[in-house]
Amino acid sequence: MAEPQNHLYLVDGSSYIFRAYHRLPPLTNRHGTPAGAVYGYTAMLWKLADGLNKADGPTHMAVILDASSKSHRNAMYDQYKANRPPPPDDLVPQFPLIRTATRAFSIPCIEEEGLEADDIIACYVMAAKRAGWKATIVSSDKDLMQLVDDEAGIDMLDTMNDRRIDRAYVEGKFGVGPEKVGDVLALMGDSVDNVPGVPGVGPKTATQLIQQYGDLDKVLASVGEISKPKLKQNLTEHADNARLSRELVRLVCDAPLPEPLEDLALKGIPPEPLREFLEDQGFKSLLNRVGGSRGASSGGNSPVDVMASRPAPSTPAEPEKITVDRTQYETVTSEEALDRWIAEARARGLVAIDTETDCIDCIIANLAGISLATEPNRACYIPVGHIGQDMLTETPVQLAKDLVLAKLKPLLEDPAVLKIAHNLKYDWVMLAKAGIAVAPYDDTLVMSFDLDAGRSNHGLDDLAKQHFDHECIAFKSVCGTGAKQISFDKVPLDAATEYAAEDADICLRLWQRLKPRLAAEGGNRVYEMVDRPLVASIGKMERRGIKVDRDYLAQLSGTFATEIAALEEKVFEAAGGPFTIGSPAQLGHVLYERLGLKGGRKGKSGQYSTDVTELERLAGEGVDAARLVLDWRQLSKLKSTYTDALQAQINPDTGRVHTSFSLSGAQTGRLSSTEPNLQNIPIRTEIGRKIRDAFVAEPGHVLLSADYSQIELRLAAHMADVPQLKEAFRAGEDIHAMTAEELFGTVDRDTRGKAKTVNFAILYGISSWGLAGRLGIPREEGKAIIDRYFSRFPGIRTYIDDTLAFVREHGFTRTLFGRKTHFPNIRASNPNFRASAERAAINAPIQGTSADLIKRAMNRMDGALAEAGLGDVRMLLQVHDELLFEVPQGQEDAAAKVVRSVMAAAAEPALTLDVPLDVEVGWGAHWGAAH
DNA sequence: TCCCGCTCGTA
DNA sequence: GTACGAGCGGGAT
Repeated sequence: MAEPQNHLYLVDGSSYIFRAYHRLPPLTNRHGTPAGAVYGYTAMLWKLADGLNKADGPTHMAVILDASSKSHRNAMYDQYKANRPPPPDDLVPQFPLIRTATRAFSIPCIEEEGLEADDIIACYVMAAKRAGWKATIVSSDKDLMQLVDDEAGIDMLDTMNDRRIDRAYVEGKFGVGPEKVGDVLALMGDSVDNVPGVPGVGPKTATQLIQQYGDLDKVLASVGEISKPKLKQNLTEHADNARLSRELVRLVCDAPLPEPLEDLALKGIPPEPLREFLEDQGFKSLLNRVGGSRGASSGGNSPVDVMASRPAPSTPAEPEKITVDRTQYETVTSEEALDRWIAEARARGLVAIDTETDCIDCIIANLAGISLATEPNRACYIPVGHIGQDMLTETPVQLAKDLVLAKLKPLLEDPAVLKIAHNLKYDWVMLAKAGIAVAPYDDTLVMSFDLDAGRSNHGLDDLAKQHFDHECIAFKSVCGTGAKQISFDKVPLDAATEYAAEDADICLRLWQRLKPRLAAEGGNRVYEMVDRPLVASIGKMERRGIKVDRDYLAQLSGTFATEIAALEEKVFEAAGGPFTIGSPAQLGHVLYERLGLKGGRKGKSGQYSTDVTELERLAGEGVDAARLVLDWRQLSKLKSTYTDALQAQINPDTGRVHTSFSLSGAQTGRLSSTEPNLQNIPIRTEIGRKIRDAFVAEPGHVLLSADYSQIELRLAAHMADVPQLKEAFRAGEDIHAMTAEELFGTVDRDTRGKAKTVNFAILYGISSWGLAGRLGIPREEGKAIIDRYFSRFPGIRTYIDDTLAFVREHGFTRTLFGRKTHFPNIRASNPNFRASAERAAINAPIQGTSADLIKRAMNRMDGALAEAGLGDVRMLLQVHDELLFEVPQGQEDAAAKVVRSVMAAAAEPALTLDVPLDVEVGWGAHWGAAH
């Protein structure tokens, strides 16, 4: 998976506004303040930021301003810029507005005392070069042309005439390449900046001299060869001035960056601050582009169309009015019709698809048909696997499945045709089974998740309702429900066409609406760099499945059953009679009423709590029944949820268990796993760990497990910028021991355990009450520990404060890769809801960044393994911070090396972390032995 | 037959 | 205190 190259745009704000002032009419804003230059500047920024995600558009952006009139150049030459006239009166009030405008776009505005804008720009260009990024300087300043470098992808953009300035342009202007521009400028001098240069030497002569002799020093050294007497004299007399000029025009490029490169990531333009600014200034024409009610799909791809529909943070957009005409849908049952649809998709360059099957589980499902949509209301359904509803109904006439798939394959794999689906992973797996590798693709479910996690459901029907106020035909209404439910292959073709074609139709319209929002709302980075490629990565994993030893599980089930029965007897004996142990209501009654035990805690529903903490307490007080119930619960849980359920999940064809990973299952960006959930296989207790031993490798293979060590704490150290924690991770120290030392001044079993709890509490959005409860200490002590933590690691407090301030203002958080999670409850009036949202918001950037990282590793894994000649190593499962592989015996070491390096480098090159990512690798015949 | 709350397995 | 999914009991339907 090739990483899209970062592209930094550096806007030379000061020089822009001078030029805009002179070239644009003298407008005033709503307050009567001159604002012509600001208006031009605003329009320009808009245009630039709109280029996000377009070819050669910015991924990172900053506006650079001159902070001070003095720089190191004044120390070299006191006359530097000395005869520059003061800015015109009606330009002066516009300077601060430039900063306001930049902030309105949520673009970083960088200025540094003692450094001129040109120098700051040079520093960033060099840093971008070192990082392998491209950079574009938005300016036409000739001094900056020294930085142009075609090979490194460094160019300039003059937005006044939309001209790219590259090496060829520089050569055209100066007659020499960028590396010699400084020498030419030194000879020429500059009257505006008061760079002296050499009298009598203008651009022509300067160029000629540098072309002839190579550089300024050589010109001055060869002055004897110069034939023109006046020129010779001037060069001789003003040699020192020339050398001074050379230094004056030399750009400083090694100063520390005021803001790290990564912080300049362009994440789209949050609409609200911009709207406020435009309203305040009374920039009506720009405001109309934001404030109109045009939907995103009404032609415009600019962020403004989208911003229009997003009136406030965390407020879902107004639905767009659409008309769905299902009568236009076509049932395709002839080759001619199929060919026509394929040609149409080709002509459009994109097609929405949806596969219909006889079963919700795509691993075992059979294809019933495929729907296509090329335009709103222009959709078809191609049945290929329909059968009669019962023995009395005949199988409908339809094209042969193989023929349809053979004809669709070139289209679905055509690099020039974008395939769009909702929950493409399902269709991807279905089609992969037919030997079709769908590409390129977009997934509207993933798009919706990347835009609206935390504030929307992402089902197609939900989204149709939300975005279009349209009710899709319910699956229930075509297939029925419950015992009378039929599979889709039994649905009559007319009803099937309406249902299936509508899904493709709605999916296409949804894509039209969501696609521009990704760019406008900063979703494209995470979508393109993390989640979109993951669809295929996960699809492959799901198809592989993992081998499970059925006989072993059956044996375990038997053992558990015997032990459960024995425990049941003992419980009844202790309780003085039989009851349903699995019923918390009955258990509570038995313990606190029949046995008359004290201290029963009741929950919201007025029912006694019988959870593990309560039963542990009773057991500690010597209540046999409580201890016995705990043992009974453990075994029942293991048997019903794991040993029994897992056997039933083994696919008869493959002998393996194929989980389904949900890409939109967790609001933080984590995956979730269902049917079965393979992300909660026991490991903590010895007896539970036996379940893990049931997950085995094929003969001749081993299972290899690689997991990130302490990844969330490492990310917290990086994100909150905690020097001690970062240093400890770099040094490979025991992080909890180090925390214990900081918090309690001593390290032993007890303090280290407490410190560990505190460290986790931090990640979960700490509260004194919660920490006290967990540590079993009074609330005040919990608070004291937290206060101490914050005073030892002030970065943590700042991180929490900043995160909360951001989420309160914007309604969402972001991970380091830009993933948004929305928190509508952050402003809830109910304090419990609000506090809960706050804790989740503190956790989301950390948990989410961790999820982004492992997803990036997964996307790169197969390629890296193949490149290392390890094409038979198969990635099977992801468990949040762990990846599990099936490895041919003999390739363990080589595989471990590749896996470790891909995981450790998952942040790069988009991001450089201040902490190393440690990966622990182990392998064995079964999962339990791989840790 | 469906849905909710409880409990408990994981990171 | 974060993030999930599954099985069970039990009441509503």
